[in-house]
Amino acid sequence: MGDKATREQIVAAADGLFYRQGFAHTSFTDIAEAVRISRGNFYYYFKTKDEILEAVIAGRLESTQAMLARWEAEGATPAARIRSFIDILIANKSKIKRYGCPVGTLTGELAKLGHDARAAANTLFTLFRKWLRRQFEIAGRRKDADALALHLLARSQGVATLANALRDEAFIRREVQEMYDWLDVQLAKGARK
Amino acid sequence: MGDKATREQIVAAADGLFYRQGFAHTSFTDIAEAVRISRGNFYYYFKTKDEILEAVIAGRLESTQAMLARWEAEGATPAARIRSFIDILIANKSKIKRYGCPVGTLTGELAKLGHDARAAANTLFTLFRKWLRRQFEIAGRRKDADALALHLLARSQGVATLANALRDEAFIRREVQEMYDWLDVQLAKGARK
DNA sequence: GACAAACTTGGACGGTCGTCCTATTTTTTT
DNA sequence: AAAAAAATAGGACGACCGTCCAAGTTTGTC
Repeated sequence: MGDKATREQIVAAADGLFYRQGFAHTSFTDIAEAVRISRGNFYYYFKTKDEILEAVIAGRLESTQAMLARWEAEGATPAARIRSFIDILIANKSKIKRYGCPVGTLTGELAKLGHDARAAANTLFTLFRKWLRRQFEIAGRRKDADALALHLLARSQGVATLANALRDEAFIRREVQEMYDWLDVQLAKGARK
Repeated sequence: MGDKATREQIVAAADGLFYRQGFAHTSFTDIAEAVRISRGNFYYYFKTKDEILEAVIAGRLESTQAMLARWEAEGATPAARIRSFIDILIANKSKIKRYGCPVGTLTGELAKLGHDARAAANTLFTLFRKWLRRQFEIAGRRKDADALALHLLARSQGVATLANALRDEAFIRREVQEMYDWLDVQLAKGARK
């Protein structure tokens, strides 16, 4: 099996485990069992646990950029594109209920650990921030596009955090609807100018 | 020194360390050094690490209830009382920037660990939820008081998460202002009815 | 001052962790 | 088929963890 890149399998397994269990709480043994590989074999691909983390973050950056590019291509208007962002909450609602937001929980954990990779993880936020900012700029909210982007990011983070604590799907749907409404209001203001 | 309750000192030190470093990443040795007590002495007060966590959560529940009671007594109107809640983001902005929200980060960590105390930690959220709900009810939003309470909780969680990642105080102030504005609109709707 | 209770100490115990090494197997190249 | 390279296996290592215990010290009581 798996003649395709053991390294990629390791990163994929680590990614999932870091998300579900957290970085610190995931051991080499956990990842080894998930990939069905001997524990010692890791050293061939990654010399330290931090290197795996770096690879996981790099992978997430890549797939996030790909996702943003897809939204960019598929959404006809900035409104539709921003709605794609909001929709992640719905699309991933089961996982969010159980594990929270992958970005928010990782940056939060790394902040508490005082880990060097905190900065790298934060660039994930930056990716969304800049992309959303540009959408708001296109929609005519040039002056406060960045504030609007951060506001939306914060809203989705809050929904994820609370949904994780409460395990409440109805709450997610309600908040998503409110974000839609908020978006309409904001974009109407942009068009009016 | 410290003839006053070694146990309380332990809980206080553990509380701070759990907040700043996370529960799992805080060891008995860490707490022992903070309280300046021998490592083995813990066993006299707490048989397991989980017992310390329970005590920390119980302590937080108590102090949170006291805080809510204070807001209740000091705020003349539901608007003023809810504003007290929003103001925590300003009052604790330095700590939030560095460590996030104590409630949100703890429940998030315990969720990832699959820890039994997750339910206990969640009651902290419930405390705020019910208190806020009652304020909205008094303000005339009886039907959707709970949804409004959760919305505000989510907003503050999102601000805390993003402020922690970005380490941006201006962002906190901007979002707090928007929450004030949002609150005015909601309470105006309540009064109109 | 004797005695019991409350409290404190420092270290031992098994277990798990990240790291690292060497031997073996598999794959590729010639 | 032989030689070289890539990949894998399994275990040893030191460190740290939570837990636990058997002594010691302090405090309170009569």
